[in-house]
Amino acid sequence: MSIKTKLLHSVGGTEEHYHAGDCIFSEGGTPLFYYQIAEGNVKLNNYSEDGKELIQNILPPGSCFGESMLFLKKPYPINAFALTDCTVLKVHRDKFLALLDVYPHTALEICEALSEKTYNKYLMMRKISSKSAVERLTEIMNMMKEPQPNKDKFSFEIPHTRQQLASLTGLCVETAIRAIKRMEEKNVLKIRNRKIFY
DNA sequence: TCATTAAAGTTAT
DNA sequence: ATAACTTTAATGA
Repeated sequence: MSIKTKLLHSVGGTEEHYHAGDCIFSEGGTPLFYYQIAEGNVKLNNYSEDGKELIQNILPPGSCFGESMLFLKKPYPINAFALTDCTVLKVHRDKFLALLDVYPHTALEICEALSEKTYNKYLMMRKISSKSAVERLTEIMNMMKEPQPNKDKFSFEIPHTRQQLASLTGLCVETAIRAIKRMEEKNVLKIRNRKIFY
């Protein structure tokens, strides 16, 4: 899952605080740190020429990010923004790599986290590509609900705006809104004062 | 079927 | 107040 906070501090890790909307790192920059979310949500995204946002991932507390790029000598391919106010543990690349050297167990955990992310990425790719708006939205909602303990219908409140859902699926907001409405008519989700329950 | 544009209503800061 | 989000409608690829 995530590396113990104590361990990160013991190798010189620092706590960074970000406000909602703050940039943590940006596309093209040099990867120098391992990041792990203590509190809040972080999004990884790209912007296309015309300014349209593509959200690659929305990360909950406990997840790490930026780690995959530490093993490469390449610039960041994405931006990281604080979605909410958040606290992030940050460890310098060299310290982080040294840590993996000393603690094989931790190295394995990082591998597992990495594996899980690529696995989900592959799934997402396949499910999002070349399908109708309704299908795309159904698929991401399935993936969002999957780790949830309560599997009952309408038990899961989608914790994202329609804008975000659109950016996650590569749709424009209006299309996402209409698709969500159609899904409500087909009784696959419920809307209560603008909140989506799936 | 979906993107785009425009316009207006609603909610959050 | 102002910005961000949501919704509806018209138009065109």
